[in-house]
Amino acid sequence: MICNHYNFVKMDKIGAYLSKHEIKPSLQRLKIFEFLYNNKNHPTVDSIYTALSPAIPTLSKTTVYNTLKLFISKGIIRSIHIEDHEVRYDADTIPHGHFKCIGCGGLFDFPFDHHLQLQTNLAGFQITEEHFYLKGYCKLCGAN
Amino acid sequence: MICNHYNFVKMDKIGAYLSKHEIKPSLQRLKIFEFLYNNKNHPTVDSIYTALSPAIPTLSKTTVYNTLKLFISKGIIRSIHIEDHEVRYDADTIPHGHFKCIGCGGLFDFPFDHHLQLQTNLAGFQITEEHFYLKGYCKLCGAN
DNA sequence: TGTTCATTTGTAGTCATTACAAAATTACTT
DNA sequence: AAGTAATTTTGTAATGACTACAAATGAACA
Repeated sequence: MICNHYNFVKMDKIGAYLSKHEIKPSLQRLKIFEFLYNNKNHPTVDSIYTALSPAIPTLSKTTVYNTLKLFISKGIIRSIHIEDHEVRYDADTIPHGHFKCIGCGGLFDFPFDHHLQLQTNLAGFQITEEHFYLKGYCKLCGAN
Repeated sequence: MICNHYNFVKMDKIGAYLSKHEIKPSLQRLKIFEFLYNNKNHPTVDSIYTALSPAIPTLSKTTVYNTLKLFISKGIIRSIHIEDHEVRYDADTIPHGHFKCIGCGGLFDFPFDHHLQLQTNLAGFQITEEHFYLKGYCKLCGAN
Protein backbone atom coordinates (compact mmCIF):
# COMPACT_ATOMS: atom_id res chain seq x y z
CA MET A 1 0.00 0.00 0.00
CA ILE A 2 1.34 3.35 -0.97
CA CYS A 3 -0.86 5.80 0.84
CA ASN A 4 -3.30 5.66 3.71
CA HIS A 5 -5.96 8.13 4.75
CA TYR A 6 -7.76 5.88 7.16
CA ASN A 7 -6.84 7.57 10.39
CA PHE A 8 -9.91 9.77 10.48
CA VAL A 9 -12.09 7.09 12.05
CA LYS A 10 -11.23 4.62 14.84
CA MET A 11 -12.02 0.95 14.60
CA ASP A 12 -14.16 0.91 17.75
CA LYS A 13 -16.32 3.75 16.55
CA ILE A 14 -17.79 2.23 13.46
CA GLY A 15 -21.26 2.15 14.97
CA ALA A 16 -21.16 5.85 15.71
CA TYR A 17 -19.67 6.53 12.31
CA LEU A 18 -22.53 4.72 10.58
CA SER A 19 -25.13 6.44 12.75
CA LYS A 20 -23.64 9.81 11.99
CA HIS A 21 -24.33 9.05 8.34
CA GLU A 22 -27.93 7.97 8.95
CA ILE A 23 -27.18 4.26 8.73
CA LYS A 24 -28.63 2.05 11.44
CA PRO A 25 -25.69 -0.06 12.67
CA SER A 26 -26.85 -3.64 12.28
CA LEU A 27 -24.42 -6.49 12.75
CA GLN A 28 -24.10 -7.07 9.02
CA ARG A 29 -23.48 -3.41 8.29
CA LEU A 30 -20.90 -3.12 11.04
CA LYS A 31 -19.03 -6.18 9.86
CA ILE A 32 -19.11 -5.22 6.21
CA PHE A 33 -17.84 -1.73 6.89
CA GLU A 34 -15.19 -3.05 9.26
CA PHE A 35 -13.99 -5.48 6.64
CA LEU A 36 -13.86 -2.79 3.99
CA TYR A 37 -11.98 -0.57 6.39
CA ASN A 38 -9.44 -3.21 7.32
CA ASN A 39 -8.83 -4.49 3.82
CA LYS A 40 -7.36 -1.65 1.94
CA ASN A 41 -6.85 -3.79 -1.14
CA HIS A 42 -10.41 -2.86 -2.12
CA PRO A 43 -12.33 -6.13 -2.05
CA THR A 44 -15.06 -7.26 -4.41
CA VAL A 45 -18.57 -8.33 -3.40
CA ASP A 46 -17.46 -11.90 -3.63
CA SER A 47 -14.43 -11.57 -1.41
CA ILE A 48 -16.45 -9.67 1.19
CA TYR A 49 -19.09 -12.37 1.19
CA THR A 50 -16.57 -15.20 1.37
CA ALA A 51 -14.62 -13.53 4.15
CA LEU A 52 -17.61 -12.77 6.36
CA SER A 53 -19.59 -15.96 5.86
CA PRO A 54 -17.78 -17.88 8.63
CA ALA A 55 -18.45 -15.13 11.16
CA ILE A 56 -22.05 -14.56 9.96
CA PRO A 57 -23.23 -17.96 8.72
CA THR A 58 -26.63 -16.66 7.66
CA LEU A 59 -25.15 -13.88 5.55
CA SER A 60 -26.66 -13.53 2.12
CA LYS A 61 -24.91 -12.15 -0.90
CA THR A 62 -27.95 -9.98 -1.51
CA THR A 63 -27.28 -8.31 1.82
CA VAL A 64 -23.75 -7.52 0.74
CA TYR A 65 -25.04 -5.93 -2.43
CA ASN A 66 -27.75 -4.01 -0.59
CA THR A 67 -25.40 -2.80 2.11
CA LEU A 68 -22.74 -1.61 -0.30
CA LYS A 69 -25.36 0.24 -2.30
CA LEU A 70 -26.59 1.87 0.91
CA PHE A 71 -23.06 2.88 1.91
CA ILE A 72 -22.49 4.43 -1.48
CA SER A 73 -25.76 6.38 -1.36
CA LYS A 74 -24.74 7.73 2.04
CA GLY A 75 -21.32 8.65 0.72
CA ILE A 76 -19.14 6.63 3.09
CA ILE A 77 -17.64 4.33 0.48
CA ARG A 78 -17.09 4.50 -3.25
CA SER A 79 -17.02 1.94 -5.99
CA ILE A 80 -14.05 1.41 -8.27
CA HIS A 81 -14.60 0.41 -11.89
CA ILE A 82 -11.36 -0.50 -13.59
CA GLU A 83 -11.91 -3.90 -15.11
CA ASP A 84 -15.21 -4.53 -16.83
CA HIS A 85 -15.83 -7.78 -14.98
CA GLU A 86 -15.08 -6.72 -11.41
CA VAL A 87 -16.33 -3.92 -9.19
CA ARG A 88 -14.30 -3.11 -6.10
CA TYR A 89 -15.16 -1.00 -3.07
CA ASP A 90 -13.18 1.53 -1.10
CA ALA A 91 -13.89 2.92 2.37
CA ASP A 92 -11.52 5.80 1.75
CA THR A 93 -13.52 8.79 0.57
CA ILE A 94 -10.62 11.19 0.41
CA PRO A 95 -9.71 11.64 -3.26
CA HIS A 96 -6.81 9.46 -4.34
CA GLY A 97 -5.75 7.42 -7.33
CA HIS A 98 -5.64 3.69 -7.96
CA PHE A 99 -2.97 1.65 -9.66
CA LYS A 100 -4.01 -1.72 -11.05
CA CYS A 101 -1.19 -4.18 -11.71
CA ILE A 102 -1.71 -6.20 -14.88
CA GLY A 103 0.70 -8.82 -13.60
CA CYS A 104 -0.46 -9.76 -10.11
CA GLY A 105 -3.88 -8.12 -10.21
CA GLY A 106 -3.11 -6.06 -7.14
CA LEU A 107 -4.72 -2.68 -6.60
CA PHE A 108 -2.65 0.06 -5.00
CA ASP A 109 -3.60 3.50 -3.73
CA PHE A 110 -1.58 6.56 -4.45
CA PRO A 111 -2.15 10.21 -3.56
CA PHE A 112 -2.69 12.75 -6.27
CA ASP A 113 -3.60 16.37 -6.26
CA HIS A 114 -6.98 16.51 -7.88
CA HIS A 115 -6.86 20.26 -8.27
CA LEU A 116 -3.93 20.22 -10.65
CA GLN A 117 -5.93 19.25 -13.69
CA LEU A 118 -8.88 21.50 -13.09
CA GLN A 119 -7.27 24.16 -15.19
CA THR A 120 -9.12 22.52 -18.05
CA ASN A 121 -11.86 24.16 -20.01
CA LEU A 122 -14.60 22.70 -17.85
CA ALA A 123 -15.91 26.07 -16.80
CA GLY A 124 -19.56 25.85 -15.82
CA PHE A 125 -19.40 22.13 -15.05
CA GLN A 126 -20.15 21.07 -11.47
CA ILE A 127 -17.83 18.29 -10.39
CA THR A 128 -19.13 15.88 -7.77
CA GLU A 129 -16.80 12.91 -8.22
CA GLU A 130 -13.25 12.42 -9.40
CA HIS A 131 -11.67 9.18 -10.48
CA PHE A 132 -8.10 8.66 -11.57
CA TYR A 133 -6.56 5.28 -12.15
CA LEU A 134 -3.55 3.80 -13.86
CA LYS A 135 -2.75 0.38 -15.21
CA GLY A 136 0.64 -1.21 -15.60
CA TYR A 137 3.14 -3.30 -13.68
CA CYS A 138 3.94 -2.87 -10.02
CA LYS A 139 7.46 -2.88 -8.66
CA LEU A 140 7.62 -6.65 -8.29
CA CYS A 141 5.86 -7.62 -11.51
CA GLY A 142 7.78 -5.12 -13.62
CA ALA A 143 11.14 -6.63 -12.74
CA ASN A 144 11.01 -9.48 -15.25
CA MET B 1 -17.82 18.32 -27.03
CA ILE B 2 -14.99 20.07 -25.35
CA CYS B 3 -11.89 18.76 -27.04
CA ASN B 4 -11.13 16.91 -30.21
CA HIS B 5 -8.05 14.99 -31.22
CA TYR B 6 -9.55 13.25 -34.20
CA ASN B 7 -7.68 15.04 -36.93
CA PHE B 8 -4.89 12.50 -37.13
CA VAL B 9 -6.86 10.19 -39.44
CA LYS B 10 -9.06 11.08 -42.43
CA MET B 11 -12.50 9.59 -42.89
CA ASP B 12 -11.71 8.09 -46.30
CA LYS B 13 -8.64 6.33 -45.04
CA ILE B 14 -10.18 4.03 -42.48
CA GLY B 15 -9.31 0.97 -44.50
CA ALA B 16 -5.65 1.93 -44.65
CA TYR B 17 -5.74 2.83 -40.98
CA LEU B 18 -7.07 -0.58 -40.03
CA SER B 19 -4.59 -2.35 -42.31
CA LYS B 20 -1.74 -0.41 -40.79
CA HIS B 21 -2.76 -1.91 -37.47
CA GLU B 22 -2.95 -5.47 -38.81
CA ILE B 23 -6.73 -5.50 -39.06
CA LYS B 24 -8.23 -6.81 -42.28
CA PRO B 25 -10.77 -4.17 -43.32
CA SER B 26 -14.03 -6.05 -43.69
CA LEU B 27 -17.28 -4.17 -44.19
CA GLN B 28 -18.34 -4.67 -40.58
CA ARG B 29 -15.02 -3.50 -39.22
CA LEU B 30 -14.97 -0.45 -41.47
CA LYS B 31 -18.48 0.55 -40.48
CA ILE B 32 -17.96 -0.03 -36.78
CA PHE B 33 -14.78 2.00 -36.71
CA GLU B 34 -16.33 4.73 -38.82
CA PHE B 35 -19.27 4.94 -36.44
CA LEU B 36 -17.02 5.08 -33.43
CA TYR B 37 -14.98 7.76 -35.13
CA ASN B 38 -17.98 9.87 -36.06
CA ASN B 39 -19.79 9.56 -32.76
CA LYS B 40 -17.55 11.19 -30.25
CA ASN B 41 -20.12 10.70 -27.51
CA HIS B 42 -18.58 7.26 -26.96
CA PRO B 43 -21.32 4.80 -27.85
CA THR B 44 -22.11 1.53 -26.15
CA VAL B 45 -22.25 -1.89 -27.82
CA ASP B 46 -25.98 -1.55 -28.00
CA SER B 47 -26.05 1.85 -29.64
CA ILE B 48 -23.46 0.73 -32.18
CA TYR B 49 -25.50 -2.33 -33.01
CA THR B 50 -28.77 -0.40 -33.24
CA ALA B 51 -27.25 2.31 -35.39
CA LEU B 52 -25.59 -0.02 -37.88
CA SER B 53 -28.32 -2.63 -38.20
CA PRO B 54 -30.23 -0.75 -40.91
CA ALA B 55 -27.12 -0.40 -43.06
CA ILE B 56 -25.94 -3.97 -42.36
CA PRO B 57 -29.13 -5.99 -41.86
CA THR B 58 -27.27 -9.22 -41.14
CA LEU B 59 -25.14 -7.64 -38.44
CA SER B 60 -24.87 -9.67 -35.28
CA LYS B 61 -24.27 -8.28 -31.83
CA THR B 62 -21.57 -10.90 -31.38
CA THR B 63 -19.71 -9.31 -34.27
CA VAL B 64 -19.84 -5.95 -32.54
CA TYR B 65 -18.39 -7.48 -29.39
CA ASN B 66 -15.71 -9.37 -31.31
CA THR B 67 -14.75 -6.37 -33.38
CA LEU B 68 -14.45 -4.02 -30.44
CA LYS B 69 -12.33 -6.56 -28.60
CA LEU B 70 -10.11 -6.84 -31.68
CA PHE B 71 -9.78 -3.06 -31.95
CA ILE B 72 -8.79 -2.83 -28.28
CA SER B 73 -6.19 -5.58 -28.63
CA LYS B 74 -4.68 -3.71 -31.58
CA GLY B 75 -4.71 -0.49 -29.61
CA ILE B 76 -6.84 1.66 -31.89
CA ILE B 77 -9.72 2.18 -29.46
CA ARG B 78 -10.13 2.07 -25.71
CA SER B 79 -12.97 1.14 -23.43
CA ILE B 80 -14.40 3.48 -20.84
CA HIS B 81 -15.72 2.12 -17.56
CA ILE B 82 -17.54 4.76 -15.60
CA GLU B 83 -20.89 3.27 -14.76
CA ASP B 84 -20.97 -0.35 -13.68
CA HIS B 85 -23.75 -1.25 -16.09
CA GLU B 86 -22.44 0.33 -19.26
CA VAL B 87 -19.17 0.08 -21.16
CA ARG B 88 -18.45 2.74 -23.73
CA TYR B 89 -15.85 2.89 -26.47
CA ASP B 90 -13.60 5.65 -27.69
CA ALA B 91 -11.67 5.86 -30.97
CA ASP B 92 -9.46 8.60 -29.55
CA THR B 93 -6.28 7.02 -28.19
CA ILE B 94 -4.62 10.26 -27.20
CA PRO B 95 -4.86 10.57 -23.40
CA HIS B 96 -7.75 12.76 -22.30
CA GLY B 97 -10.34 12.86 -19.56
CA HIS B 98 -14.05 12.12 -19.56
CA PHE B 99 -16.83 13.99 -17.85
CA LYS B 100 -20.07 12.09 -17.20
CA CYS B 101 -23.15 14.23 -16.58
CA ILE B 102 -25.41 12.78 -13.89
CA GLY B 103 -28.31 14.81 -15.26
CA CYS B 104 -28.48 14.10 -18.97
CA GLY B 105 -26.16 11.11 -19.08
CA GLY B 106 -23.92 12.79 -21.63
CA LEU B 107 -20.23 11.99 -21.82
CA PHE B 108 -17.81 14.82 -22.61
CA ASP B 109 -14.13 14.78 -23.39
CA PHE B 110 -11.69 17.21 -21.91
CA PRO B 111 -7.92 17.54 -22.25
CA PHE B 112 -5.72 17.03 -19.25
CA ASP B 113 -2.02 16.87 -18.76
CA HIS B 114 -1.38 13.37 -17.62
CA HIS B 115 2.17 14.15 -16.57
CA LEU B 116 1.16 16.58 -13.86
CA GLN B 117 0.26 13.95 -11.32
CA LEU B 118 3.17 11.63 -11.92
CA GLN B 119 5.13 13.37 -9.21
CA THR B 120 3.52 10.79 -6.94
CA ASN B 121 5.44 8.11 -5.12
CA LEU B 122 4.91 5.54 -7.85
CA ALA B 123 8.61 5.12 -8.48
CA GLY B 124 9.34 1.71 -9.95
CA PHE B 125 5.83 1.27 -11.32
CA GLN B 126 5.46 0.92 -15.11
CA ILE B 127 2.41 2.80 -16.34
CA THR B 128 0.75 1.51 -19.49
CA GLU B 129 -2.69 3.09 -19.25
CA GLU B 130 -4.12 6.22 -17.70
CA HIS B 131 -7.74 6.96 -17.01
CA PHE B 132 -9.20 10.10 -15.53
CA TYR B 133 -12.87 10.83 -15.31
CA LEU B 134 -15.20 13.13 -13.48
CA LYS B 135 -18.86 13.01 -12.64
CA GLY B 136 -21.21 15.90 -12.03
CA TYR B 137 -23.52 18.22 -13.90
CA CYS B 138 -22.79 19.71 -17.29
CA LYS B 139 -23.41 23.36 -18.12
CA LEU B 140 -27.04 22.83 -19.10
CA CYS B 141 -28.02 20.41 -16.36
CA GLY B 142 -26.31 22.39 -13.63
CA ALA B 143 -28.36 25.50 -14.30
CA ASN B 144 -31.45 24.39 -12.36
C1' DT C 1 -13.74 -24.69 -59.79
C1' DG C 2 -12.24 -26.35 -55.68
C1' DT C 3 -9.81 -25.80 -51.41
C1' DT C 4 -8.27 -23.39 -47.47
C1' DC C 5 -8.57 -19.87 -44.26
C1' DA C 6 -10.71 -15.88 -41.97
C1' DT C 7 -14.88 -13.65 -40.68
C1' DT C 8 -19.55 -13.43 -39.41
C1' DT C 9 -23.61 -15.12 -37.38
C1' DG C 10 -27.12 -17.32 -34.16
C1' DT C 11 -27.87 -20.04 -30.25
C1' DA C 12 -26.99 -21.58 -25.96
C1' DG C 13 -24.72 -20.87 -21.80
C1' DT C 14 -22.44 -18.26 -17.99
C1' DC C 15 -22.16 -15.06 -14.47
C1' DA C 16 -22.84 -10.76 -11.85
C1' DT C 17 -26.49 -8.14 -10.34
C1' DT C 18 -31.34 -7.06 -9.17
C1' DA C 19 -36.47 -7.74 -8.06
C1' DC C 20 -39.35 -9.45 -5.02
C1' DA C 21 -41.61 -11.42 -1.26
C1' DA C 22 -41.19 -14.14 2.86
C1' DA C 23 -38.78 -14.53 7.22
C1' DA C 24 -36.44 -12.54 10.91
C1' DT C 25 -35.19 -8.92 13.70
C1' DT C 26 -35.74 -4.45 15.89
C1' DA C 27 -38.41 -0.52 17.64
C1' DC C 28 -42.43 1.28 19.66
C1' DT C 29 -46.78 1.44 22.30
C1' DT C 30 -49.79 0.44 25.76
C1' DA D 1 -44.27 -8.14 28.81
C1' DA D 2 -47.11 -8.77 24.70
C1' DG D 3 -48.52 -7.03 20.41
C1' DT D 4 -48.02 -4.34 16.47
C1' DA D 5 -45.53 -1.77 13.06
C1' DA D 6 -41.37 -0.81 10.68
C1' DT D 7 -36.90 -2.17 9.18
C1' DT D 8 -33.54 -5.43 7.82
C1' DT D 9 -32.11 -9.75 6.11
C1' DT D 10 -32.52 -13.67 3.33
C1' DG D 11 -33.35 -17.00 -0.63
C1' DT D 12 -35.13 -17.68 -5.06
C1' DA D 13 -36.20 -16.34 -9.42
C1' DA D 14 -35.43 -13.20 -13.11
C1' DT D 15 -32.71 -10.03 -15.83
C1' DG D 16 -29.29 -8.73 -18.92
C1' DA D 17 -24.58 -8.13 -20.52
C1' DC D 18 -21.22 -10.82 -22.30
C1' DT D 19 -18.94 -15.19 -24.09
C1' DA D 20 -18.26 -19.98 -26.07
C1' DC D 21 -18.98 -22.51 -29.72
C1' DA D 22 -19.91 -24.37 -34.06
C1' DA D 23 -22.21 -23.70 -38.41
C1' DA D 24 -22.55 -20.61 -42.29
C1' DT D 25 -20.75 -17.30 -45.08
C1' DG D 26 -17.35 -14.99 -47.64
C1' DA D 27 -12.55 -14.03 -49.35
C1' DA D 28 -8.05 -15.58 -51.19
C1' DC D 29 -5.71 -18.25 -54.20
C1' DA D 30 -3.88 -22.06 -56.90
